[in-house]
Amino acid sequence: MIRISSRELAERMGLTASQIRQDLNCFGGFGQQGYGYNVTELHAQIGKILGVHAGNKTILIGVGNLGKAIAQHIDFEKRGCKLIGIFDSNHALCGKQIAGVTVDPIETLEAFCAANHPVMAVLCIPKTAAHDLAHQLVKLGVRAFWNFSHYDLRLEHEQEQIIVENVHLGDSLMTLAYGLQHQGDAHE
Amino acid sequence: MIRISSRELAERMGLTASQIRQDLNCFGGFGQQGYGYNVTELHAQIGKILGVHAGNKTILIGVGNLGKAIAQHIDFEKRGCKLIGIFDSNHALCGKQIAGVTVDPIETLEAFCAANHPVMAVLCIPKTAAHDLAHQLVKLGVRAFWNFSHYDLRLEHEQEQIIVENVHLGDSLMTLAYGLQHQGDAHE
DNA sequence: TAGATTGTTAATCGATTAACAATC
DNA sequence: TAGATTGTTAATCGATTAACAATC
Repeated sequence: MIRISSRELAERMGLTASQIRQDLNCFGGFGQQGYGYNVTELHAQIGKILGVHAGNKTILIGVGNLGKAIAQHIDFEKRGCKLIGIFDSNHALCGKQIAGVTVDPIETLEAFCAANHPVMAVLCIPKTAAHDLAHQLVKLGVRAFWNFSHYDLRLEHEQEQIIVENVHLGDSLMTLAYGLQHQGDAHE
Repeated sequence: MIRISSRELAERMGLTASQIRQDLNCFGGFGQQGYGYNVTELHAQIGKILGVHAGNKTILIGVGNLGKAIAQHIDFEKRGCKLIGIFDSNHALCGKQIAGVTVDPIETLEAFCAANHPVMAVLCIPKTAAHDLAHQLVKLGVRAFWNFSHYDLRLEHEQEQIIVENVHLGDSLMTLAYGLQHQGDAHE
């Protein structure tokens, strides 16, 4: 496929054509009147906007079931990130390779950050540990957090902005439970 | 803690007091003027609205890294769901116990559904398999989907509404990559 | 040129916020 | 009763949709 119209994009994504055109225009005029959008170029432009080639240095902390699954299941490179370190407090897990990265003891975290300057951290640790560890990581220069602990992180820094994505999978599941309970309620 | 005001709830959740009061009021007058909300009662009411005690019968399909992590990491009971079956097409995995449930071969899915009538399915399978399997499950009576495949499900049914939560973890990671790229841009 | 489809402005809609009377 | 805080309405804001002139 060479080109695509805002109408077809809208259909595929479940949005309106207006929304597609207006949103894309916030970032620049990627289309051409009477023609539509060149798929290859649009894809490249959106990739550039999102920063999918930035290779942001990323570390992952906590290699329980979830941490291991995230490390192996997510294509970090494709999303603009590069997994350069994995840490766990359980020394029995250290030394193992996960997604091509060796698990290191949490005690080496500080030295690792000083040497490698990761900008992003994936937190797959219990909620009790999340707050303190996150604040420590901010001090070590981490500027973005992908937080899978159940603790809702809100981080501050004097100079720079800290970005947090709190992932609450349980909420997503509860949304379904709510939907099932209210299936057949009016106005649906 | 016995009681809480809309103002304090708002602070804790990063919302406004107005929003808390208006939203809660959509479901009923749980508060009392001059007093606030009784925490115990509010918690119970919200639980009832969400349906966290419904015990919706749930099956999980696909026991790769992610499927295994979801099964073990998520407290289904707490979110109104009960994991009653796990299936995989890889027979080497069948017979194993995960989260207290035995993994069964995918070939037994149809008979299982006929016998046990699950209403929810967790899809931890490749995107190529998601569409067809989901449609099959709809025919077998499943009404809610928690979809971790990268395929965006949109399901229809003549009589009943089908509910879908498409979880795209990659999007969440890209949001962070975008944020890092545009840190320091104006108006922040 | 005629047809198609964008970029962009104006109109609509819904959600958030502010305000305040009701009332515990 | 006085103070506090809800329930609820009105005002504001932003996002979505519709419309259309620009233009490829």
